[in-house]
Amino acid sequence: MKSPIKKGFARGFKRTPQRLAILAYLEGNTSHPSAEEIFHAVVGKDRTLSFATVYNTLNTLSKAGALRELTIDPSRKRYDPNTGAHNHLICVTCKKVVDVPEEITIDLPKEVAQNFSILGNHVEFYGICPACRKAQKNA
Amino acid sequence: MKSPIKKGFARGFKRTPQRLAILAYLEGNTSHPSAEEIFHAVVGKDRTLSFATVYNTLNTLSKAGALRELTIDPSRKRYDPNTGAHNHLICVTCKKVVDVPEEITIDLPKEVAQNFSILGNHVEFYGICPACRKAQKNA
DNA sequence: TTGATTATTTATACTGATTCTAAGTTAAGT
DNA sequence: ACTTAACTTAGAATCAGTATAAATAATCAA
Repeated sequence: MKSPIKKGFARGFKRTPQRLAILAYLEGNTSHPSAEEIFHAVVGKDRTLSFATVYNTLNTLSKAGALRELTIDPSRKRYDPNTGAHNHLICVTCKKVVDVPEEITIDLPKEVAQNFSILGNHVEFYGICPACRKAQKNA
Repeated sequence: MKSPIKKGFARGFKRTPQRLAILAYLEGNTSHPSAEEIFHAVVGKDRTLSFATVYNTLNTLSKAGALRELTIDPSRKRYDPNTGAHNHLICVTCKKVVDVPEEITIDLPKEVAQNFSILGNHVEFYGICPACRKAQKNA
């Protein structure tokens, strides 16, 4: 169940054309888009869409757990429709973000966990993508 | 060598009172402060300090590799004088960030690394700190 | 199907973090 | 001491995201 966002709308949650268009764009999307990218992609389909609606929808869906807000980019939030446990690989050169599908379990020794109760983790891998590596060589 | 920022100023890098005050505040600091927190702490010592100088200094030091910019908080950057490999534990309730001193090595299988050359990783652990757990119980 | 209810959308104003600019100041190299 | 490039400063500008309030539309119940 990678993208449960189409799953069915809860009571009190309206199926508006704007939301459906945003959800359709996000469904199966692995590009980790920002609100701006989502707006630009979706406004092409639904000319009346406003920026505020994109933010509203993204916040609503994130709170509902249908979307994951990624804090990977220092200047903007990015959104991931894949709410299952997985990790990310980031190209330090072009900032592209790709999925690392599997969950990584790490046991923290008690003294390291400092009495926190651990709920989960997220691993960011940093590297250079094939395209940037090639560009580097040719430079 | 946990905080190499006092290490010695490179040629062309001026030892100004503002920078020294910011560095003194950061030296050994494990609170992962934001620019605002740094400004408030340091302006108490050096009344003439401006906000722009804090940003300038933090950016200069980050580029020089003397400071690590943390992308942990969706609404602001935080700064860590500890530039060695280590990880973080974040309280999902109060947003406090504490260090997980050790480096965690994770080998990504080739097919998962998607031809990226991996340079490193950063693990964020999510949990609830003792103080918030206690507050939760009493609620 | 119709109307009432209430969520949603929209434009626009606003906030907060950060960057830019331009002018004045100062640390450091001779 | 002099010179100069680096730095600091206040303030304007920018940018992502949030708040507001009026207009609209999806849903519910009859």
